[in-house]
Amino acid sequence: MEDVLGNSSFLANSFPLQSIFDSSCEGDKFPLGFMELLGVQDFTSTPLFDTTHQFPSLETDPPMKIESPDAFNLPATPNSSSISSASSDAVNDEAVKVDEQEEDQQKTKKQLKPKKINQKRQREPRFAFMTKSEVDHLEDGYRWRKYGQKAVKNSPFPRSYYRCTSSSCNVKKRVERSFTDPSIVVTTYEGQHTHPSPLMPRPSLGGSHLNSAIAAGAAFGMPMQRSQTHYYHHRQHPFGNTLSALGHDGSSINAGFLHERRLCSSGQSLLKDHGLLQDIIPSHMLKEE
DNA sequence: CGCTTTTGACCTGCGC
DNA sequence: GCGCAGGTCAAAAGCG
Repeated sequence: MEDVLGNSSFLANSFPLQSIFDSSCEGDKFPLGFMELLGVQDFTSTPLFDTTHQFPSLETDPPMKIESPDAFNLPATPNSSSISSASSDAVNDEAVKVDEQEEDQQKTKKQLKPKKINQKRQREPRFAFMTKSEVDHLEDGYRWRKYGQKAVKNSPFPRSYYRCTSSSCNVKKRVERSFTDPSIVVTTYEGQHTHPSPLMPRPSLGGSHLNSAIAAGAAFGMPMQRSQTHYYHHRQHPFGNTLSALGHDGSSINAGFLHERRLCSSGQSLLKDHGLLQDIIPSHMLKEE
């Protein structure tokens, strides 16, 4: 399991971009499940993003990143520029949430039952991506504890739920295997780490672009992959301040993440991403939510 | 002994 | 309102 970096095989550049996002996102339920989305036909013809354009600095193996989530509510236009929609329900009063969550967590832990604190369960920003790997649980520099596993409808593979073991960090991730291609692991991160990676990448892991990718990944809890990984934004971009800079939600990208960003400042991809997101996300979309 | 994983039960939201 | 599916909890088991 610790051999992820070495053992995983990765998607070839030809691997199709697919629109994938969390079907469980509130307010935007999709008729298709996560894995079903993976099976979207004809995905090769209409990549959502020109990844080479997106990650010009990652010459050999640019992570493919896809804005996803709610944007796909848009009337079936797989090739329309998909936009992440940072939905506000995910971030509404997130600033407050940081404090409240701790309380809530304590409450819910003790009482377990009263779960109806807010009408809608608050969702953290999500970020999904696919990786071709033999192992389900990819090493991403953080420590995770599995807290659940569920069978997924229409998929022979179960979905596993992990939580960051850091007590103050409420980042979660879901891991499931594509039933269309069992060699592909789909990982969805939810939330942002509030602490540096305990297993931060070593400076000499590989090429500079690799370090960048890893650093970027680690900042958001993404696996350290050597090669092709497909990223999908959920609701928000992982690099929070982009939207807030655009005045989308007014705030809440948590400072912890920004801090991490700095920790990972070697990641040029971050900067690229940042800029790209701004290009990608039309302001009207941001306002809509 | 402490931490992680497993697993069944329970909760919640959504579509019909 | 009901049923389904996703998500979470927590006790028990497993492991180092």
